Amino acid sequence: MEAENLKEILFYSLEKSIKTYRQFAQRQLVENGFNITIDQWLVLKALSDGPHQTQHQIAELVFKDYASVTRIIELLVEKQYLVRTIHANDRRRFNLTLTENAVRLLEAMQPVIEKNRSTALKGINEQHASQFQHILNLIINNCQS
Amino acid sequence: MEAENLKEILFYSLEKSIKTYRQFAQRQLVENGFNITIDQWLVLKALSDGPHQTQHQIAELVFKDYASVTRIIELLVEKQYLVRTIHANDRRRFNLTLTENAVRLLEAMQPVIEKNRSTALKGINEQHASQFQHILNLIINNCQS
DNA sequence: CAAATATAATTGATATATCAATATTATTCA
DNA sequence: TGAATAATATTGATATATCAATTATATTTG
Repeated sequence: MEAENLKEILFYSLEKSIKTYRQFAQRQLVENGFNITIDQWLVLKALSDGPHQTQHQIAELVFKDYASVTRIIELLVEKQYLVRTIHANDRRRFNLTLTENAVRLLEAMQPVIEKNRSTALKGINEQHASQFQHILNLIINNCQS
Repeated sequence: MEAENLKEILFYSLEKSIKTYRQFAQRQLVENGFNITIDQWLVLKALSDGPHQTQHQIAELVFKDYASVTRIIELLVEKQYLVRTIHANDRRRFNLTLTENAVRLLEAMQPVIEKNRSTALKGINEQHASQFQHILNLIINNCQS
């Protein structure tokens, strides 16, 4: 009974924490004048860190559906943060290149992103954080096997 | 540098864990022949636990937008798991009543739901779970203030 | 080489998230 | 009481998640 209740609360809190963090982070972006969603930022950041990835690889990296990545990239092209050109050797693929605009945007956003993380983790030391991390990884592994 | 990286990984894992769990849990429902989403289940469960709630209260309880709850309830009415009638004293509200079908469904689902949680938490003892819970609550509070 | 298979990406349909605007009914208070 | 305000819920628009089907191109293999 007790344990069952604990498990309920655990996933309840897990869901609540990530939602609360996302809402908080998105609100901070808006308040700092950035007109971009967290998910769009994730894709830009992934491309900034590893420029020559396929959309498939990006999707894996950010845990998104391929369809979602396609649509997010469409929006980023519209917003002139990305340029798509056909890949020279493989005509199924695209080269995705960040525009100057995007590079500047990422730089400008970085301090806000870091502040968001610090705020969210206030009062949590490194030892607790790595304990926490460990349990997250256990859950991930348990759900993948 | 080290700490910054840890923070990155932490939210990354947090996002990955809840997504992985949700996908796992939803897949188990499908495999067991239940034609209902996790979110629809959440709303049914909330109503089962507390029958006389407004849609507003349900939304708060399950961390959903009011608009989302409206639409989820529409679907549950279509699927004949809920009946909506106008509230006697307050014509802005609705009474939401679970059908027999829904009661049976919830009962039939319960073992699967509990198994999902146990599987996901395999190898995590109560002490670690409550440590984990504590950190989740810290994050939630940090993002709400 | 040609057919079969695999890979990369898109598209359509449905569900949910979020924000803003709106409609309806209740409550408050001047 | 009547006007202002609050509460309850819906609707529309846009973004994302998920699944299934499709298109186009590459690669493998008989």
